[in-house]
Amino acid sequence: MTELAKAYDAKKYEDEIYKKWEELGFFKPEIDPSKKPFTISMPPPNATGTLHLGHATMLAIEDILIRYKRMAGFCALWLPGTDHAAIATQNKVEGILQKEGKTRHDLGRDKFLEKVKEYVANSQDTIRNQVRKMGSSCDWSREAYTFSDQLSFAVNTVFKRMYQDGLIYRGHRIVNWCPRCQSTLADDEVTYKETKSRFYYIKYGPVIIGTARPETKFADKVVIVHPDDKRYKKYVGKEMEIDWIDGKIKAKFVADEVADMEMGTGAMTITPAHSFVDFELAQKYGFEIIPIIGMDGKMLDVAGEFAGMDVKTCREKLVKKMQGQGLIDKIDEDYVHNLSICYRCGTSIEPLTSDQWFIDVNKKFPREKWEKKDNNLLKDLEGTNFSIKDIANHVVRSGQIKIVPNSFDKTYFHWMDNLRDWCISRQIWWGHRIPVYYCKDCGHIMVELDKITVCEKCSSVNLRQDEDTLDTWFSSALWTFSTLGWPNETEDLKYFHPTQVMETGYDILFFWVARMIIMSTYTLGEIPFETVYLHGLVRDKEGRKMSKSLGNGIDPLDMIAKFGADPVRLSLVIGTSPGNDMRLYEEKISGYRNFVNKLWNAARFSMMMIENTKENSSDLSLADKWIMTKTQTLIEEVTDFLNDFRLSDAGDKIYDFTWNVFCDWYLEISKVHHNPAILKYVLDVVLKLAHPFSPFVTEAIFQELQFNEENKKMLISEKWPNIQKDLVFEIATKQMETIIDIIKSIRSIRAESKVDPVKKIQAYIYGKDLTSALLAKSEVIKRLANLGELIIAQSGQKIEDSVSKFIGDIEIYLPLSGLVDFKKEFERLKKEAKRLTDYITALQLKLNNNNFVSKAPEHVVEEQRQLLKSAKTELAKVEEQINKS
RNA sequence: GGGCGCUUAGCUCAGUUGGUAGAGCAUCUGGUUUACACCCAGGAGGCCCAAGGUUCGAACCCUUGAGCGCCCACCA
Repeated sequence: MTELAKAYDAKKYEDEIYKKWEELGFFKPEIDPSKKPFTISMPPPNATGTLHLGHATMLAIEDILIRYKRMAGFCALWLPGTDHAAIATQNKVEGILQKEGKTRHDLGRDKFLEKVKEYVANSQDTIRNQVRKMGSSCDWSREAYTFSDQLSFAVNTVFKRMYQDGLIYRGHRIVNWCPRCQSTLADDEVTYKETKSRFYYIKYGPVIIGTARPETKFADKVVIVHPDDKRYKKYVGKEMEIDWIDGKIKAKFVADEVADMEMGTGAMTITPAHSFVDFELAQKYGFEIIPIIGMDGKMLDVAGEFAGMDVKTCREKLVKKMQGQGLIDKIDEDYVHNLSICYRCGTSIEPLTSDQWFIDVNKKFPREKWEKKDNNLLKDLEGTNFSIKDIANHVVRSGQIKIVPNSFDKTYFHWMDNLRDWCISRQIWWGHRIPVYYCKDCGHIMVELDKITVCEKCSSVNLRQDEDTLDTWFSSALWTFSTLGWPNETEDLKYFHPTQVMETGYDILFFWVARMIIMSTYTLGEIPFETVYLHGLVRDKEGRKMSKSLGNGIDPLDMIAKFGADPVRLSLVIGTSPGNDMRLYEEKISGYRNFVNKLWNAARFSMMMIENTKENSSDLSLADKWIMTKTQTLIEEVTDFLNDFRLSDAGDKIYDFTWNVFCDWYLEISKVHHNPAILKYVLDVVLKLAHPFSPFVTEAIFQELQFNEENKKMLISEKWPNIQKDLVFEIATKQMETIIDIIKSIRSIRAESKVDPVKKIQAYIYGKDLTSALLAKSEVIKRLANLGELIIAQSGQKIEDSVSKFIGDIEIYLPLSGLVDFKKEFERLKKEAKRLTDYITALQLKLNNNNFVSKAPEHVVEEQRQLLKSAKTELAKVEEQINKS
């Protein structure tokens, strides 16, 4: 006799089971040409982070997909890894140094990098174990790291190729500069914060200009006004001498439509070195571009007496000076605008010009360039020349890549359409060093895959490698193929790429997903993945973002320790839908803990019955046929939902079936009469279907279910259930469902009539066509409805002094004389009659409507007719009963 | 300013080709029944944001509006 604990204890099983799966190699697919591959590249967590709910969600969803496909016969690869997360990691280590009163410059580049490496190695271990805790069935033997030698080589290879194609260029341009990180940022790495500040109206010769940043204005020499602005028409095209901060300067007036007549005074001076719009204007008209603020965030020499001050101090002092000069017209105190800030550290961004590396997103290449191998990347695409942007757009537009939910298509297109050249150089140390070498002697520039020491042109050894590193997204953009061995033509790459699903949060659609599409189509001529599944953000019960400062964060690892990994997974998947934020709270997790326990007990109970029964009956009872049929429906629904990426619906179905069908009915019925073969079959199916969602408890049960067999199989590698048409019994199912209705009715009457729950009462059922089925199940009905005596007949007399209920033409009487207040019963009947009358009226109205009968589909009309017929029968019975009272 | 999403039971959410509104939690009543109190049985609870329109029929489709949230652009 198997002795299992009354409650499932996750701690007792999880680690052990995970270890077994891993050691036995279930996570590691062998390439098999006869099988279809199913690949997911795991979005690499930052190498320095710890697991948060976003990761937990990602892991839960991906593991469900992978486990399902693995069981369904695919060669399933889930490739894990970590990201070196350039700026984020460097910031973290700098923070640690800061506590010791040091900066990275105190250590120097090499020593600092050693320190970061050490730190990363430690954190990677943490992350790996946390990923395991979630039950992730990923292939650790293929684990990757964005900064490994192999991936770095891939990075250099792509860089070189893009450089040779003229896609990567170095340019002196205006960029987003974070003075704290001491680095550039890509456009989408800048976020905005609504801020209230002062707005200064300053006298500039004959006009008044408005600005929130007077400290940038030292060298402004051009006034822009709108061509239609009557106020300033007289000045346009003129040059005049005006009094400015450090004496007289010459200012030019130019008309351009960018000037907004409504904004401020309608006149503006421009600062090309520190504003994107102004920079473009300066290029358009060929104005001088004079830097005012340095990369350290301090004022340059052009600021005269203010040189060397930080921006804030300068502003205060400058405004005082200008007030003294009478240059300040007025100051608006409540100016609200969006301040651009660094998404990593929150420091306000300083746009400034500098030499940087860019990817040209608009350079066009001829068709032949894109048509590689046997790809149909360009399918249905007209035209002769395409940029990386065009192709990235096309693969989504043409449906080669599908985004779930598709409402994000528009967002994607909009972003792609407006994409400007991508600044890829960063001035931090932690990251892939740009593989460009300059010869100090002859000035020759070389882009090399491996480190070089000699100039290829003049043989000088006086070389200097570019100091900058690459944007972290450059390397992660290669993730789907660099992790499979590219640029080597590996078997993995050939077999597993393109991958099938990219699953990640919608918040990195641009940062990452879009860039992967760009890089994969450019480099391989292949899409990186077929489907993008975007999950939402996890919020607290009030819908707030979880954050340390609010203290409302839930640590997935705490929850796993408390409830187990299965409940955490279930609560992150069920009740959520792709692209939509979800709310998580402990009660929800504990609810799924209860479910896991329910499943455990259902198995425990089933096993007792299976074990204690020697003979196997080949006869199928009504209940057996019913549960078999319901099981087939379940298989079909769950499979369809999973194929459709509707994980929540799939999980919900499993939950509902397990609890409300299998446990509440079939197991209860089994207490009267049980069929071990059927019990085993249904339990088996449930375990398999539930396994992707709650892998641990299902595997634990599956092991126990094999009792003392040698060479136990593991659920993880079992075959996904198929529907068996010969196990569908429609008539029996209908009959069983009516019997369930009858039992429910009796229970309901008992409760409403306040009959002592332990009292075994008597019942009459006139079953009409269902009579023989009822007779077969009479013991079941007696038990589940708690009846002492049950009289079943085809039809018969009304029973005096009884409470009655009618289901279609079936009549139920409970002789409760002395136990029930018949006045109340009379009221109940009246109410019932009213409900039925209203219902019948509504149905008749509908059926008398010629439009309905002629226009609605036949099956709908027929359905309504049946409903009417059965309601009428019931009403007649109810009314008869009322008349008798 | 441009775009997207949400608004359904007290709470969190389903409701996919338009056909008498659903689940979980919470709540109420009752319960030591051959698994499970992390349980069982039963009940109550909804002008499906508002107003129009299409339709025989609308939570669902269309228009407008309100409230909430998000993304993008930009404010010199």
